[in-house]
Amino acid sequence: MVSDRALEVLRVIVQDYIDSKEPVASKAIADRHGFGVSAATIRNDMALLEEEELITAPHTSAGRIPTDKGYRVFVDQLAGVKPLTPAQRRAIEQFLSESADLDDTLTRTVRLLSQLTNQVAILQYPSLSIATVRHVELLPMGSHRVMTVLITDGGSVDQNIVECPAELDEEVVAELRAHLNAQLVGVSLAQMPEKLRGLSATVSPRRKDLMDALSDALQHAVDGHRSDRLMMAGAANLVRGEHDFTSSVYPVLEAIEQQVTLLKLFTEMKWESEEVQARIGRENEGPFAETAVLASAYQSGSEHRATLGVVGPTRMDYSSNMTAVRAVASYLSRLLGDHESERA
Amino acid sequence: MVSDRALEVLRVIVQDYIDSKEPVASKAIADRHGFGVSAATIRNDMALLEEEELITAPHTSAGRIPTDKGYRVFVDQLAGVKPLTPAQRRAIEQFLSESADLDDTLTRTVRLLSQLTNQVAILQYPSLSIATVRHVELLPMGSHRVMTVLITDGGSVDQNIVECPAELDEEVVAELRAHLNAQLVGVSLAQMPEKLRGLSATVSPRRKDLMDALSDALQHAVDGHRSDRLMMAGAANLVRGEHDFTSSVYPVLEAIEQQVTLLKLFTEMKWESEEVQARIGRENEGPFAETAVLASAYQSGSEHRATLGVVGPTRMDYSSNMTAVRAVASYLSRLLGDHESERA
DNA sequence: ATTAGCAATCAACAGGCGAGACTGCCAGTT
DNA sequence: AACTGGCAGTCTCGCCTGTTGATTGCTAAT
Repeated sequence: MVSDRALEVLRVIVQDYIDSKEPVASKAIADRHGFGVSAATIRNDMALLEEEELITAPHTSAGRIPTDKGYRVFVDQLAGVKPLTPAQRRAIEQFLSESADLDDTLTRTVRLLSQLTNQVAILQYPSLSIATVRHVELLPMGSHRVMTVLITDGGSVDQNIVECPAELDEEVVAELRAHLNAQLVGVSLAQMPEKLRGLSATVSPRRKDLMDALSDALQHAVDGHRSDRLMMAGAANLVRGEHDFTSSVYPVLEAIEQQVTLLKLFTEMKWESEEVQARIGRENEGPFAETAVLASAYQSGSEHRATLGVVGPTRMDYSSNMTAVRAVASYLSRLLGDHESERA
Repeated sequence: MVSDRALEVLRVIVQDYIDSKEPVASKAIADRHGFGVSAATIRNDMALLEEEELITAPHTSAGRIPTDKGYRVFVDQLAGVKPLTPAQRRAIEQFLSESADLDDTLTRTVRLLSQLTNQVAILQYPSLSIATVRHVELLPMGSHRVMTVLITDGGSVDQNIVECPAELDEEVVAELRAHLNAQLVGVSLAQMPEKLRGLSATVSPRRKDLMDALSDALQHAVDGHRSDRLMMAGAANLVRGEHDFTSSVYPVLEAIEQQVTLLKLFTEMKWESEEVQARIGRENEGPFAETAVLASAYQSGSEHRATLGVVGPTRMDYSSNMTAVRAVASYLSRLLGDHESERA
C-alpha cells in the first residue's frame, strides 16, 4: 500500500518534472519541499512508488519520472484545481468582447484555448442535428438552374446549385419556395432526411423530378452539417519542446491533421459528467501513445454536445490545462447558449 | 565567368544534394555523372562556383552544398520541367472527379497540393471583391431582430443578426427587402461600402436608423469576404525531415499559422506572369529565411486572382514541386472557371 | 585545359578517464 | 516501527585523445 506521504511525493515528482523536464531526485525533494523527513526516507517512499509502477528511473543513477500510471493517479487524485491566472482571465474577457458569426467564434475559441494552454487545441464542430430549419430560399440562376439556400436557427447557412430538368419561371419558383417552407420550416436537421424523402409525394407529378432534385440538394446541405470535422490551432506548440517525444512528432501531427483518429477518440470518451476527461499515454492507441489528450464536452445546442480539448506531451501541466479546457468549454457553451436564447 | 560545364556541375550538385542530403564531393560527381573529365577538373570548376558564391563547403574537408544564390541560379536557368508522374496525374484525376461546394473544393485542393509535393501547402482564399450581389434576404427573428443574408454570385453566403431599434412586422420587412434588393443586386462587393453608405438617404427618415443597422450588418458580411485568409495542409511535412532547419521548425510553423507574414509575402510577389514564382532562403525575411516558398497565382474569378503555393526547406525538389504547383493552380483555375461559366 | 599525385585539413568515431549525481542498502538512532 | 546518516555502487555526461577516412587545394607534368 502507498502511504499518504508517498502520494505527496508522487505529486511533487510530477510537478517538478513538469517544469524542469529533468528526472527528480530524492535530495531535491527533501530540500525544496521540506517534508520534515530526510532524503533517505523519501527514497524509501520512492521505492514503494516504483513498486507500484507509478514512477520509473530512466537509468540507475538518475532521479525518477512519472509513468503514465503515475500521471493518471496524479490527475485523478492529486491535481488541485489551479485557478486561472489574471492573464488567462484577461485573454478570455478580451475574446468575449469580440463576437461575430458562428464560424468566427469557433476559430477564435480554438485559438484562445491554444494560447491558454500552449498546446495544440482541437475543437469539434458543433453537431447541428438538433438545429431546425428557419427558412428555405430558392434563387433562380438562369432558366435551368436554381440555387437552394438552407438557413437554420443556429445561424448557419448552406447553399447548393441545382440543375433543373424543366424550364423555370419566377412563378414556379415562388410556388415551390412557399411549398418547401410550409413543409420544412421548424423541422430539425435530424428529421430532414425522412421529411425530404416524403416530399416528392406532396407535389403534382409534373413537378416531381424538380422536387427530387431540390430535395437532393437540401439533403446535401444537411450532410454538410454533420459534426465530423475538427478545427485545430497551435500546431507549432507541438514542436516547441522538441525533446518531448522519443522518436518524432511527425506521426502525431499527421494523425491530428487526418482527424479520423481524434474523432474516434472523442466519441469513445464517456461524457456523462461535465468534467474534463484525460487520456494519458498508452491509454491512447497508435500515434497518440506518447501524448495526453484533455477534452471536455461543450453545449453546442439546446441538447446536443460536441467536444473540445488539447493534445500535448504526457509531460504537461495537467492542473492548469484542465482548468483552461473546462473554462473555455463552459464559456463557449454559454456563448452558444446566449445565441440560442437570442432566437425568438 | 562561369563556364557551361561549371553550371552543369552546379546542377548536379543541387540534384544530388536534394536527394542525398549530404554535401557533394568532386569524386562523386566525376564518378556518377561522367563528364569525361577527372575529379580534379571538377574541383577547379567547384572552386569557380565557390568564388561566385553559388556553392559553399560546410567545413574544410567536405563536399559542397548549394547556397541560396546557387538554388536561385538552378531554378532560373537549370531546372528542367519535370513532367508529372503517373501517380500524381492519377491523384489529380481522382480529385477532379469529386467536386462539391467551393469551400470543399479549396480544402481538397490544398490537401492535394500538399500530397503532391510532400510539403506544407498554402492556399489563399479567392478574392471575392469582384463578386456581385445576387440577392439579399431578410428574415425576422422575433419582433426586434432580423437576420440579414447576403448571397453573391460566387455562391458564397453570409449572414448576420441585427438588433432593430424599432418594432418590426412582416410588411416592413418585405418593404425593406424589396428596397435592398432593388438597390444592391448586381453591385460588386468592391462597390458595396460606398453603396451602403448612401443607402440611408434613400429611405424615409423614420426608417433611417433601421436601415443604418442593416447596412452595418451587410458591410460586416462584405468584410468577411476579403481574401485575407489562408488554408494550410500538410504541416506534418515540415517536421518530417527534422534536420532541414538549423535551429527549430517552431518559428516557421508559428509564422505559417499566424498567416500575416505569408499574406504579405504573397502580395509582394510579382504576378505579371503565369509562372510559378520562387523565393529562396534569405530572399525571404524573418522566419522564412531558411525556407523556400513556391507560389503561383490562380484565377479565382473572371478577373481576380489569388495565390497558392508551398513552403518547405530550401533543400527541396524544385523541379517537381514547381510543376505540381503550376498544375494545381491551373486545374483550380479551370475548375473555378467552369463554375463561373455555369452561372447564367 | 586537363590531369595525376600528394600533403594538408577536418569531421566523425571510438575509447578512456574523471567528475558528479543518485540510488540502494545497511547499521544505528529515536 | 519509522527514520536517518553514511557509504559503496552504478551510471551519465563531458572532456580529451588518437585514429580513420573523406575531400580539398596545390603543384608539376602532360
